[in-house]
Amino acid sequence: MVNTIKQISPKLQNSSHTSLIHFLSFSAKLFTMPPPMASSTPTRYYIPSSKPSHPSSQTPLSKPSKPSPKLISSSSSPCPSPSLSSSTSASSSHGRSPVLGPEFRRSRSTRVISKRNTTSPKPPNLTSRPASPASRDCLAAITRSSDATTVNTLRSFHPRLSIPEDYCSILHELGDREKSPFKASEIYNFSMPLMRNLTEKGKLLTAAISSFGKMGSHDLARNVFDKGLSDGYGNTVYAFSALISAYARNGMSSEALVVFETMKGRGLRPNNVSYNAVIDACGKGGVDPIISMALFREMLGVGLLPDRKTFNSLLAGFSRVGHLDNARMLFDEMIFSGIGPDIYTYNTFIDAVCKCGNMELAVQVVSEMPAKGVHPNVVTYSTVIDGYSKLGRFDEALNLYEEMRSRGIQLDRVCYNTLLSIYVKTGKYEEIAKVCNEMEVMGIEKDTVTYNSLINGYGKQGKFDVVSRLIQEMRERKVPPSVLTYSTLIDIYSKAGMYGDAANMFLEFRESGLKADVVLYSSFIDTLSKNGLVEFAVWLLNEMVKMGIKPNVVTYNAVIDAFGKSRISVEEDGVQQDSGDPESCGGQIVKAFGQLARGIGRPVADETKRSEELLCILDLFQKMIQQGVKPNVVTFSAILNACSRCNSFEDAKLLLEQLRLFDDFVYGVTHGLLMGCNDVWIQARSLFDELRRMDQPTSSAFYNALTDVLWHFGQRLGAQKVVLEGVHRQVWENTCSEFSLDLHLMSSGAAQAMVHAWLLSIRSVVFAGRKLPEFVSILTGWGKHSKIVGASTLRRVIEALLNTIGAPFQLERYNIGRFVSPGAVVSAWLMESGTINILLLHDSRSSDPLIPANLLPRLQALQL
DNA sequence: GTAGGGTTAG
Repeated sequence: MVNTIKQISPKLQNSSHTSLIHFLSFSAKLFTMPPPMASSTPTRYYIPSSKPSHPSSQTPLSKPSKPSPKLISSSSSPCPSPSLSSSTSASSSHGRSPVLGPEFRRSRSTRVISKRNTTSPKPPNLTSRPASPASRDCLAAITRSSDATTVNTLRSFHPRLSIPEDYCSILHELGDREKSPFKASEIYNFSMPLMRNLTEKGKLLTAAISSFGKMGSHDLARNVFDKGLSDGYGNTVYAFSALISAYARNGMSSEALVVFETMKGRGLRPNNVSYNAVIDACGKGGVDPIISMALFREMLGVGLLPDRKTFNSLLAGFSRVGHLDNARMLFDEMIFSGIGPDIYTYNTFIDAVCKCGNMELAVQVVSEMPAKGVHPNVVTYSTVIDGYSKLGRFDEALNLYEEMRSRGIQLDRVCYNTLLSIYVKTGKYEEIAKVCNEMEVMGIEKDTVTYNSLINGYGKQGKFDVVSRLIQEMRERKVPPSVLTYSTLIDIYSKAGMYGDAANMFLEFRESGLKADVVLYSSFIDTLSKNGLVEFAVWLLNEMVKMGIKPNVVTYNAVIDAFGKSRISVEEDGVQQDSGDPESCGGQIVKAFGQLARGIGRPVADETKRSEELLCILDLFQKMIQQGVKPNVVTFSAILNACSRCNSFEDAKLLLEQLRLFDDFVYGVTHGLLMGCNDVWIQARSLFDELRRMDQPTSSAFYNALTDVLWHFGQRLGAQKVVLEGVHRQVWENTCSEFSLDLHLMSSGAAQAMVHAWLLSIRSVVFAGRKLPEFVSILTGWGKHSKIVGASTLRRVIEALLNTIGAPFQLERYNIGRFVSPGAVVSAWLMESGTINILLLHDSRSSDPLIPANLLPRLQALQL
């Protein structure tokens, strides 16, 4: 058996392009074979998995109720049998090509993958460590009282505590409850001398490593581990496994892998816990799941039986990178192999489904849980609520929250934070206050996440007095700020143009000793980009790489957005020398804030410079790919916006042609539309369909950018068709009623194309003999959604358009964001013989056969 | 030794 594996393995290694699915199905086959140790006693564990489907998957699907999906039907009748395999494959896009990856749809979370969850206390672990009454009392006394009394408490309990069990148990439990490692250190130092031999010392060591790991103090875990090794009681599978797990919790996958290899080098044989921990570390650290699968195979090869935790960790790895198909295969594999999914399995899988934006499937999976004897808990609900919230479907999210309440499920801190983030996003301040009160009443203290969320919400609304109060409260309650607290503060101050405050916050951050991360730098880069300091933005991008901070897709998108916006800086001293040194880089950042505070300089007018900038995007795009950062739909929008800012059609065309080499589908469609190829529309529609599962701001940004570039380069009919596709897919909220047009969420190109389409549709109403209402109106807003508040760019563009085409609209006297016209006046204008030709749009480049002129107005009006 | 929440691009 082992030989078989050795024979097959090299083949796999050689074919570097082996798809994950093949890899997985290979492993699945492997999994169906008994491992060497168990070959004589085959268990039901190894059921062949090559059957097409298991019986229950043939049951018809239950359709989730539409307007307010309930996770669990309130009727007592049994839920329809699970049908996950059939339902997921039905909703995936197999067989259609080309298909966009989850990255392009921006469905992956861009958050740092590793995330500690040190703040919500877990329920005590009753199954594995039955604590003695004395150790329970001692633990309670220690957690209740101050740091300084820990040793005294231990002394008083000492006669009643067993060695080593009670001391180990106290350490373990403390890891679940405390954030600060101080008490754990005190306990460890007090009790180590009490241990009577190397075995007892080793047990205490393992407990300490585990405890420190849970608190996020991986460095302390490492210190005691090293001491244990040198003192002769650390060379155990337990200590090594505990250290791997400590690294896993902190997202330090490479360290975990090194420790894992080291233990093998020292002649220790990793057990199930070791493998599970290292696989878990890979998942949390964002390591390619191919590595986790290799470890899984290795585990089988040495005769270890994977258990539920192994599968759950593997599943989490696939879920995190958005490989929903592989996650599903693993999920099915679990069922086949007799390891039933548990609440962790379901919650992990549901999270993966939510992250792909497939809420209908998520709701369905939840509804199938009770039939499997697994009941949705607060985590399940929080996951689905957050899934809706991320798509901007706040009503559905809040409905679920009500459902959870009515089912008597207690909210915990994470759930409260999820709820708060919804109210923050929707700006419901009374509700925020209510939730905060309720948390107090329930004895759930605000943590760093809560404060970050609140600071962000109030900061975005410009309520800086509240922000200051929150910062004060954090200090008073000793809630430690994280890098994110500082990034958030620096970002909201920068966006509000309060560069002095931003600079001060940055200085405070540097004194805090926290490590800068990709979010902090991306936020700086965004500020620089938005203000036209392009060279500085690119410089900072290079600096962060030198300092070992890996840019992500957000960072690149922010830089790309800068191209074509460059301005001559006030000081004219250009970009600084290269350094890679945090100190001098920090100095430059402070200097940049100073410059921004003094004014942003004048735009670079030179057209050749703009063209050069456009082609820089290509370099950046290549760099992204090289670094393994996958461009997404926002990248696409940013590139198109840069094209719209450039006047050279040739350069834009060249750029798109080059980008087609990376992604022929997405950039091919754009290129085709720009060139006026009629054939490309079939592909274009399938692209629009693929992008359905985006949140509204992202999808409207996509349609806005695409229409803008087409309009900008004279493809006005094409632009109009794209806008109408968007309207059909309800990309913009309440865009269009018959006699009132709302353009305030549209870009200038989209809005102009839309005005033409709307007027044509009114024209057909008039020609059908219907009377127009007293007034018809066009709403542009007055700059609320513009990047520069009050700039009213859209209003001015529409005003100019209406003047050019001679449409008889006037600005309303008391609402400068609204153009109106008496129905009769518009009607008369539309009846004029020349109007139709003004309203019809044309492409400057076209491969279309000529459509008879008298057919065009009807065709265009029909599309609305 | 396993699950959910907060930040940055649009």
